[in-house]
Amino acid sequence: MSWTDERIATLKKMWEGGATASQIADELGGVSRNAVIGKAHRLGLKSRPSPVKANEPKKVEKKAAAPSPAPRKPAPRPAAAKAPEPAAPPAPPRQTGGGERASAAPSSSQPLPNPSSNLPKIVSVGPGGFLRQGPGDQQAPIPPAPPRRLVPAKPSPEIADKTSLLDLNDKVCRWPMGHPGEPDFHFCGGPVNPGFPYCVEHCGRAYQAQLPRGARRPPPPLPFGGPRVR
DNA sequence: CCCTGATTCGC
DNA sequence: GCGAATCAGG
Repeated sequence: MSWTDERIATLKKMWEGGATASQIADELGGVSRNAVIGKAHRLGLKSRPSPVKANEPKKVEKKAAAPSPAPRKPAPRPAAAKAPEPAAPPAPPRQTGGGERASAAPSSSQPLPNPSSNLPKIVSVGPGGFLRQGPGDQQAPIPPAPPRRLVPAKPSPEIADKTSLLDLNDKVCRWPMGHPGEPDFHFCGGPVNPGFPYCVEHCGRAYQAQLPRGARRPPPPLPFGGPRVR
């Protein structure tokens, strides 16, 4: 398989949309996950929440420079000496202690830390850059977090009258209709709910009310991965 | 072990 | 330019 214009466009869209390399490779077909990553890098796209990056540039060096320079092997792989970044602001310590039982005491009577403070109580920053808040601070008026990954997919020339992958822009609903790879796969294409990537109807699907832990609704219909949703 | 992305390097 | 092999972290 070669990297045609369309395949590259799909790769870009999906990569930027947050799809994993595996998913992209799967959709493109005929290429491996590594191929996708390699291509993505060659295209200049990169970064994105990668699991292997939590390492802070620290003086960590292993002196094993000894005797066996095996031919096909650990060539010195100094993982990309990045420009010395200023130490990232450490997230404030979380209160929840691991597997701690919530203690049967119903009247926890634990006063919330200074309600008078109007600080947003940001606890940490999620992978997408959105802010997480403490469990008691759910007054957030608008739901920022996307449901899962936005995974646009393969363009199909046969559906010119439908909204194809390449037709996506900020004004049309990006909700996928059908499954990638199917001949009639397309996107909703309706007018977006301003400020959201989906139309009003699909916003209703994408953004579920955040219920308290324990009383959560298990299977929200998702654009990809789940059972067919049309 | 599974997953992830990053990097290297022979082709 | 391509991608398997490998690395490294979750």
